[in-house]
This record gives sequence, structure tokens and C-alpha cells, in this order.
Amino acid sequence: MEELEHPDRAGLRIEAVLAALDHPVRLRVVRTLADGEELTCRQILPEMTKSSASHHWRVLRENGIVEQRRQGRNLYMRLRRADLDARFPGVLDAVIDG
Amino acid sequence: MEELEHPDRAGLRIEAVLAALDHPVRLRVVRTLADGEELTCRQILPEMTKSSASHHWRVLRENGIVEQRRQGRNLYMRLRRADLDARFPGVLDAVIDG
DNA sequence: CCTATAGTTCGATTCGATTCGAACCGTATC
DNA sequence: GATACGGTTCGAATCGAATCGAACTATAGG
Repeated sequence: MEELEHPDRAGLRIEAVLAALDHPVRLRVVRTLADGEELTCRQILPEMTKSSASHHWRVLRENGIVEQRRQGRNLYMRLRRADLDARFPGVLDAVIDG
Repeated sequence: MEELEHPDRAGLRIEAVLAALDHPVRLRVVRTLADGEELTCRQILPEMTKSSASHHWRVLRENGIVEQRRQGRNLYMRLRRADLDARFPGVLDAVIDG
């Protein structure tokens, strides 16, 4: 398993953010994490096949939407609200509020 | 030719906005129209084939990004900044400012 | 060590968006 | 009417993203 690579705040790109958010599954993930809670992958997408879910985790992480942290066997996800609000104020709220 | 159908302000959906903006050509169109100017299709995308351009115009219109107006042979485009700012404050600025 | 669990990676497939050419529609101009 | 111009529509081709199964890595627990 590779290291979990996240873009830093300055490295966030709006094009990447738009691409990451333009998918119903990933949009649902964002809304699930909207309250700031830190959840595991299985908690968020229990019904999806592992490989498909893993694909979406990578997109969300590499495009700067979530921060991921490994603890034991689990992968915990947290919305990067502070970073996203700082770089693109309003975008996350628009997505979450629908 | 069909009538130009635009969603009204209340009908704007963030999913549709994200889908419309998640494309380099359409992103360029939005940035070209950022200053509020009203331009014709040919002025904005002169190099693209007509059919491809027409496809993008439709996405931008039906997803609520631009308002289109026919005058003679020309189609004029205008960014729906007021509507988008009202429904999804910050999104358009984030996209335009990069 | 053995087994179960969580997630990744790979290759193949599927599916939708993009692209284009060609034919068409409407308008302007002669 | 004839021609040119600006866009649309259609069908076909292309291309990339999403999906999945299978094999794999790594950790937890017995």
C-alpha cells in the first residue's frame, strides 16, 4: 500500500474540486461527512464493491476533498472543510446545502 | 430550431452546475464571459466545430450557467451571475478566480 | 501460525460524454 | 430566388471514467 498523498491547501485546484464533486456517489460522501465527523470507508459506502469504493476514495483524496488517515485496518475520512473554505469559499456550502 | 429553454433561478441545481463546469472548454467559456459582456458563440469558440460548440452551449444553457438570446443569425451568451450568486454564493467566483 | 477483515491494485468491461461530418433550419443580403 | 452565414440536429466514432472480479497487502485477533 502506498502512502496517502494529499495536496496541501495551496495545491488545491478548482478544476480538480469540480471533477471530484461531479459524481453522485462522491457527492453523497461529502454530504455524509458534512457535520465534520470522521468515519471509516465501510461506514460511508457499505453497499459498494471495495474496488469501486477505493477508486472514489482516491479521487476524493487526491483532489483535496477529504483527508484520510489509516488506523489499524480502517481508513478514516474527514472533510477538508477549513482548507476548502479558505481556498474556495462557498463551494462546499453550496454542495452540502444542495 | 427549438426554443431556448432556461431553468429559472429556483430551478438551478448544484449537481447540474458542477457537471456543466467540469469541462475545460466550458470553464473557458465561463471565464471569457466573467466580465459580464454579452458575446456571440463564434466570438467565444471560433476554432471549435459547430456541432461540438453547439453541444457545449446546450449544456451551459440547460444547466443554468448562461442565458442565450437569439438576434438575427447570432446567438448571444451572457453569464447568469446574479442567479448563480444568489443560489450558490461563491461558486462562480471560485471558478473564475481559478 | 491461521483466519478474518479493510482496503488496494490490476485488467477487462461497460457506459456516458465528447467529438465530428453531413444534412438541415433560419436569417440576412444581394 | 439564390447565396452565405450562424447554429442545430442526427448518427457514428472515440475516449475516458466508472464498475467489477480476482489477486494481493496489511492489520487484528484467536
